[in-house]
Amino acid sequence: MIELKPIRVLRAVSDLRSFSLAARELGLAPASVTRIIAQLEADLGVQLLVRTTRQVALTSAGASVLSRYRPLLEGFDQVTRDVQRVNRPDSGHLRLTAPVSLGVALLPDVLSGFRLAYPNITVAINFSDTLFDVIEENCDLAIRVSSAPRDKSTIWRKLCEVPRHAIAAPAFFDRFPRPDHPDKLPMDQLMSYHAQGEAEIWEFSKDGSHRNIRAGKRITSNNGDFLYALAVAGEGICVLPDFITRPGLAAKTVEEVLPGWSLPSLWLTLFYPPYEQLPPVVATFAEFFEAYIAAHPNVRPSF
Amino acid sequence: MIELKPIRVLRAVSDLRSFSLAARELGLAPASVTRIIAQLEADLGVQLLVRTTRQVALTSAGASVLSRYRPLLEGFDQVTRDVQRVNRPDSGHLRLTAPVSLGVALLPDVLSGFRLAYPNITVAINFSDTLFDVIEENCDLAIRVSSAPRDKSTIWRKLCEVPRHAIAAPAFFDRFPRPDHPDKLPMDQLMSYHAQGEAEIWEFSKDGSHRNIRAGKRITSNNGDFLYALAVAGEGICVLPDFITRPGLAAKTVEEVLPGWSLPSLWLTLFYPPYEQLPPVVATFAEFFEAYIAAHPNVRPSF
DNA sequence: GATACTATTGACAAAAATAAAATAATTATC
DNA sequence: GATAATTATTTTATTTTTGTCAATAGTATC
Repeated sequence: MIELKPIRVLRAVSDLRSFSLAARELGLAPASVTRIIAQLEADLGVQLLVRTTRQVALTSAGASVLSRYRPLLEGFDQVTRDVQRVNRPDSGHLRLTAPVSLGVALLPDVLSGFRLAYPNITVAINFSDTLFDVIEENCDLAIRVSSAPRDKSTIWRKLCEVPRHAIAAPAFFDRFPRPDHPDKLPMDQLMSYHAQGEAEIWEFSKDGSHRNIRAGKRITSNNGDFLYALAVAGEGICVLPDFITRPGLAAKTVEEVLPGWSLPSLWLTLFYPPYEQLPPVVATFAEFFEAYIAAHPNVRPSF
Repeated sequence: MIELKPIRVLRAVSDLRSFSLAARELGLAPASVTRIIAQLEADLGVQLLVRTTRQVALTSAGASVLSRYRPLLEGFDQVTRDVQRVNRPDSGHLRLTAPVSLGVALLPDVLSGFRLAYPNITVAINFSDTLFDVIEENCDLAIRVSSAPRDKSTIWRKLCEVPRHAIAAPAFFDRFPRPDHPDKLPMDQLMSYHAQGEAEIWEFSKDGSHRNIRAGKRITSNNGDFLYALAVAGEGICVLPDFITRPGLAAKTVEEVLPGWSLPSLWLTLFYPPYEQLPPVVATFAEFFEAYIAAHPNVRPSF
């Protein structure tokens, strides 16, 4: 296999028409140049240079070889320079993953600000609710709303908590009695979110007492907005994060079921692949996003 | 300076998503793959791969780096394969040098046959009468008509001898007496060829007696055809190789001066740069040309 | 013909790559 | 939930490659 160094040497010798000058240019001993060229000629099976002790010139084959390698060599060095320069916090590329509902609700606002602040960072966003492996997903940073990190091969960073509410449409209670205790929930009407196929267990708390309700399996989905739409239509009760239910609760489109009973908050978390050290671009976004969340304590989307 | 091997390793690891599989593919020890990748990351100052013991994936930077290096790497290997395959006697490129007069007279015929026999060999011809350094001239093979090789850094191969004749136009002798001995030549009317600025010395011989005549300096040229045209116009006497004078002598356009006196023949010679071993393409042409000369013993051009 | 310059060669030293074994971390299996 | 298996990493010693210094040989200039 031919390496780059012999080609660099060949180029220098050809350009300077001298082994010794090439050696000086490359910081090598003249003897090394002789050896490297001889080795290259042996590897390629072609004599590349004709030389006496006073003159050096390319053979026809040598000219052909060099003319074909040269642009590739220059391209290589150009890429290397670009890479070494490009590893900066304000330029590069970023592959994000976010859950569908939160992402669609929150990221337009976040990213319009981010792209304004960092116009040279390009972003690719992958919306997925079923992500559970940051490495497999081929992303640089994953935004997730989940109960608790269990991935061991990832580093995570909690940004804030996201309250959850059990909600239903007012019309729902025309058909079902309004419960005052978790045990009185209409079990068949509980619509569960499922991240990985498993239905949820809702852990209601009030004044130190806890009740665990296994959400019914008649309808489950991995899309919160879909469940919300069902709830608005009076199809049942579901538990959804604050950023989905907030507008509806304010507008009385839906109302809280079991007021006074609370559900454990979810965590808005950043997940990283197992970096040796956080890449600058990733750090830039993480800080920007954290600042955004801090400035919007209710994770209130702008829609 | 980045070499190719680390890029090859990066490519293999990325494609196979595994250090150990990449090691097997490349015939390396897994430990070497780890080292090489780590070294590359250090050199570029960028983390290229995120990995646990079970999974490997490119970082954003790694994907960018590899996508830019990959086509260059493939181009490199393509060139290497081409070079190793292309060193054959029936394909390639050939840079020739020939004297103007002989070249223009002889090479059209030679090369039309050669290109027919070897359609995949491309030829570049440099006509020059002042060539005296095969290396400096950047050619693979030099055809020369000269008295005797004195270049030490070149290898040469005598193909045949080229007789020379002292000629003049018949009309010339209306103005000057027809000499019967070199000493009676009209010294001011001798037109000399000069290769490197030096006028010729004509060594006439007859029956063991020799006369050296220094050709006059009133008109000299490095172009035989020009001198021949002058002679035809009756401007003087000149000594020219057989392949220039032959048609005129046959057609009585010019006639031989001092018949019976002979001049030392020139040599038709091939000069090579100091090859370690004769490149196949060069050998092909040399043999073809030698065969052509052997088949045309008088070096008779076809015009 | 003597001198200066340059590519090459041989012997040696330095550096790098490599392999084997051990370690650490993670996943799969029982 | 504990154990086994897989995989990347680290450590150490060994081998290979590579580079350098000094000496040699060839070329050109004066």
